[in-house]
Amino acid sequence: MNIGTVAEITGLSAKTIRYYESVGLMPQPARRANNYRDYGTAEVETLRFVQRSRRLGFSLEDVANLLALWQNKERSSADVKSLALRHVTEIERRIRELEAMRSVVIDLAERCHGDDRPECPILEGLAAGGAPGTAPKPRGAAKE
Amino acid sequence: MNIGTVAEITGLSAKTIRYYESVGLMPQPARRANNYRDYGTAEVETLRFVQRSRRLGFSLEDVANLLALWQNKERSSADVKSLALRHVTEIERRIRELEAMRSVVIDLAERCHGDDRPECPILEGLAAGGAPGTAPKPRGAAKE
DNA sequence: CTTGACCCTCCAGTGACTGTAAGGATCAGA
DNA sequence: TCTGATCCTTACAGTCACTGGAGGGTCAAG
Repeated sequence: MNIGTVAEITGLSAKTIRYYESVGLMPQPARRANNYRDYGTAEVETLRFVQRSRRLGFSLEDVANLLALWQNKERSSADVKSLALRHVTEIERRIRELEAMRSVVIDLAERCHGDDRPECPILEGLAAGGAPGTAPKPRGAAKE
Repeated sequence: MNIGTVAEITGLSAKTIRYYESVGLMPQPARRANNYRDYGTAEVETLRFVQRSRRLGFSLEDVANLLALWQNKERSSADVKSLALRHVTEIERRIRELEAMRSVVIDLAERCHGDDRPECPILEGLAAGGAPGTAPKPRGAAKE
């Protein structure tokens, strides 16, 4: 199978598939006489595994570990589960981070008229992090 | 004021401050006789503005636009508000994306025993999106 | 025989920094 | 005055996970 076919099947671009190969995530596929990559069903399944893992937000490093566990029949499922739960923790951290940003930006935006006048609590909030017109208080003494 | 002092005040690293300058986000500060950058309170305030905007997740491009609006006394607050609301929309998109990932990964993890046996619904889910041992069904006909 | 769709490799760019190297400047203490 | 610590400077490489493009080779159809 040519790379284009594999790309179509897996939903990955040919470029991405070559990239995965270049970083050692995938074993090098066989080559035909014309130097084209020649994929079989095993490679396609591996790539599907990678694609699904990536869609769930696992890093390529995590994916490499998951692949290794997948191919290791001696694995213990505890290792897989702990990797997955660490990922959940990280996802939740990012969600909380984004939610905190969201609430601050919404707060600022709600206080902004959003008309053709220049007064804008959003800019004031970004400038001072406090009440409008408040001069910022540096933590250290300002030198020179 | 030296860059180190400014870094301390703003919470940005000296490196980051130089980086902002190099990408044209900040005007070039004055230089002393020894070629050290020399910052005044205006620059510090600008950097605090940038830092707060970044903490709220605005891209550097957005920050540049916010800075321009901040410095333009003829601005209309509607422009600022629309930028902020676009950002909120983007944050919410990312939150939804992460929540979708989270729920799938948690689902898989919950079905995994997490002991020393190799059976693992997480890996099975990543491999097939279906039942264990099921061959994936390519969308197109598999070409050699 | 030409056209267009593939395929190949290699290099550069993305965003927003961070790390490192190699050097010059400044300052406090011995 | 020397020494060492700490600052500052520039310049380039690395991060992550690709993506784009240049400049070619290959292949099937018309």
